[in-house]
Amino acid sequence: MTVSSADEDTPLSQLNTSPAKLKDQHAPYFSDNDSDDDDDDMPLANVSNFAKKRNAALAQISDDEYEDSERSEDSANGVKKEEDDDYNEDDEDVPLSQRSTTSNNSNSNGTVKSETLVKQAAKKRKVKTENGKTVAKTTAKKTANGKKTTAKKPTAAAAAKKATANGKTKTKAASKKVKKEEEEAVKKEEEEEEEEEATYKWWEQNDLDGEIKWETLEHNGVVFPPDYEPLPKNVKLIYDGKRVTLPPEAEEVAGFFGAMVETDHAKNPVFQKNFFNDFKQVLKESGGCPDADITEFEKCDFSEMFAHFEKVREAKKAISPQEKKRLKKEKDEFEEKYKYCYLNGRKEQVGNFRIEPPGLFRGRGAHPKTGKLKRRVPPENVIINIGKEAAVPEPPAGHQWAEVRHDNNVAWLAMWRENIMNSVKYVRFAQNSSLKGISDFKKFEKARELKKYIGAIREDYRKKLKSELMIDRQIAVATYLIDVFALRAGGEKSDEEADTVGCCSLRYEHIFLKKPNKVVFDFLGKDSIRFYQEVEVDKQVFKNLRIFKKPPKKPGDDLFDRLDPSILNKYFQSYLTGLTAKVFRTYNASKVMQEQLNLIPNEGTVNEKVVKFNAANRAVAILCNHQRTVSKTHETGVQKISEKIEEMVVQRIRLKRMMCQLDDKLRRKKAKKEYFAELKSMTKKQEVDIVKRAISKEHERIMARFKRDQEKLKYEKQDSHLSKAEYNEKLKQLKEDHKERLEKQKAAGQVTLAEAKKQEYEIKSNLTVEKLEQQVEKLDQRINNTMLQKQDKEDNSSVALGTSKMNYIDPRLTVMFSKKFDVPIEKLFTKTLRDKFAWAIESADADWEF
DNA sequence: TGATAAACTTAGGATCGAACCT
DNA sequence: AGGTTCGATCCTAAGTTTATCA
Repeated sequence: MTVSSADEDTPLSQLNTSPAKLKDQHAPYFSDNDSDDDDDDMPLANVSNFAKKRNAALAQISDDEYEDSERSEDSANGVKKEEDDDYNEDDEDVPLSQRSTTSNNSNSNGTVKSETLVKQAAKKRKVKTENGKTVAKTTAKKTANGKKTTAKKPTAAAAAKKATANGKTKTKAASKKVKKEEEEAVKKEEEEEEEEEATYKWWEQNDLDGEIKWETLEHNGVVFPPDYEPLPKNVKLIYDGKRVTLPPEAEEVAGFFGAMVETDHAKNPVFQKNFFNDFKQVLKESGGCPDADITEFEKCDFSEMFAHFEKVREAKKAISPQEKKRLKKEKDEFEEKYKYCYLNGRKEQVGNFRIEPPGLFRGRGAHPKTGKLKRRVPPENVIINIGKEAAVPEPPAGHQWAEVRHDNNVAWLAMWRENIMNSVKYVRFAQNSSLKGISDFKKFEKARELKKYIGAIREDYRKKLKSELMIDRQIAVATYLIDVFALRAGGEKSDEEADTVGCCSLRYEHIFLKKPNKVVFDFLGKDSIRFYQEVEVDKQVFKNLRIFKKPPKKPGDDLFDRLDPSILNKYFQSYLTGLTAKVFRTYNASKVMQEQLNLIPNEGTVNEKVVKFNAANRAVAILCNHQRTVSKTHETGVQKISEKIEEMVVQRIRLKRMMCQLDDKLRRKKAKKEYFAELKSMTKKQEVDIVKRAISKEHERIMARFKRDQEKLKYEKQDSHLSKAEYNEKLKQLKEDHKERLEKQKAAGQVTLAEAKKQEYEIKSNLTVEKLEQQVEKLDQRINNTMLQKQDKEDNSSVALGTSKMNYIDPRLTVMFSKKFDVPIEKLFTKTLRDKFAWAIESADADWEF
């Protein structure tokens, strides 16, 4: 994180403190010792020199300028004027008069690229200045890292084969164990047979570049959702108290809503309005309702429909396991041909081969179009992309494809346009496909390349923070935010979408400034996930943010009024081709992961190591603001664990008391002071309450089981079930027992502390202090584990680890961890992820570094 | 060359199904 | 064995970036 330049106004430490702060509050695995391992041997001397020079020239005005801006904060100056005042005073290279009228006066260091930037910015708001900046052309050095290690690795299938062979030669003398291993190997091999056939180790190829995506492509098209089946006659929409019949087209739409009346969506007025408008439209298109003129949403009663769908759901659940299995098999067989395709002759998986079924659009957050009808997609709207030589899949009988295309520059098999946002949906290759793998690999290699430039980028933006050009300051601050807080680029959105923002689209109201350098971010990001952070930022960043918020800017206005992602990305490309805002997220995520993993000691059980790995993963997820809504069951789940811990603690206390009872000198031993301290940690009442609660829980379990067993016996018409009288008698008895036990505890709770101390336990004759000690030790272990479990649950309640594991953390880091720490990769990657990241699993070893 | 469309990645929630716990 | 819990997978929305076109 450290930037190597020394700048008196804004010391290095500033840049360091904020991320460190952020880290501290969230994750235990960040080190304070933020050692600098950034690569600073930048090939960008020109940039730096120029920036340095200009900065030196401007150094003394920049503070004044800040003061000016503070003083004139509530002045009635127009924005343009104000900014001219701020930035255009002292420029030895380009006179003010010229700057405000021409954009084409480059100095000796200027390049075309920077002019383009300025021009682009001018589009967003008139800004007429000149920006000189030299771009050092940097060749993307391709890292051949992966290849180095791959060759020596046998494939999984080959390994299995080898194991089999070994097994065979040894069988003679062999133990059952070997035989079993052999069987497993064979089985494994069989399982992987298909895979073997499909496995193409693209990562062992040299040439991954090239704009063409495939040479030949064969596939079987797409699967359409089943046609609509009208509801049974006894299920109707009730309108204004009357059961009405709808044309099937309209009934289907009503049914979509009817199925979700109990959800939050259905209670959302926007959703209701959008649904109802589209419903009325479909009703009109399909001939209207003969029984009533349906005009008011409030008069619609979907309860019959809802009940019907509930029933269907129950029925589905109730299907016998065998039947379920059969249906599943049937489905799989039907889908088999769609699931796979042939890319350059090799079998590869298709991802989403199903055309999305019609339904009500479930937009996230406050989406203006939520609830609108997402219409059924006819084959006539579907474009097929397939190899020239391949057989074109047949459209459903009586239908046509919209078009059949042979475009090998793209990586989709079919596409259609949806009617909500009028955007395009694609059928693509699966995550484990070579094309996806290649682009993943390239993504992470690009992020690793950024390592080499990040030092210079940071150095530059720290200087640019004081630039006399508004656009440069905005670029600098935006880059800072993207780099340090992992913000997304933040493209412009239409008002037909939810109002969410990223860096470039941040508005006045999304940040609050607190002197001297605190910033509170509060806005909705992608998927309307709230980004809330109170952080300290670089002083100059703070000053600039103040300037960006200066009147006449007001709520609703863009903070970065000169910026959009394309301007920013063009700037990034001047360092490294292909460098865009999102690369910073990948880079910082993987960097953090690497650092976190480096802090983990190689000790403890596999499970303990997995827990630590997850903690590192969590640090990354927090950096990326990956959240999930806390589940409804979370609170009770935590409560349950807490109770379990309490109960174990009480048990431990009692064991220790027994020890004292066996040997009453024990308690007074100095060395044991701490050991017995917890005997006083609870009041008698607390202890008794916990025990009573445990008793009650146990009682509930017993009762439930008894009742269930009886029900079952009765249902199976077994004679053994109790008669009504017997049943009640037994029930009564159970209740009595429970009551009695509670009473006993109550009595115990009423004794004074002094009395309690004297209270004696019944101790079995063979029980010794040593045995008790062992029990306590075991209990300690269990309590510890449970507490860890609880902590983990709490920490993860609102953090989603999956997204970063899937998209941001270089999988080779995970593989490195797996190998270095002897943690089976299965503990870290699910089956899906192992397939997706097969390239990483085979190419990284224990000392791989991001 | 700038606006827009297309193409591709990233994202959280719903649903499914296996493991776990009585 | 049955219910519950939890992780994995499915689904598709929502971003970013690149390509295209007037």
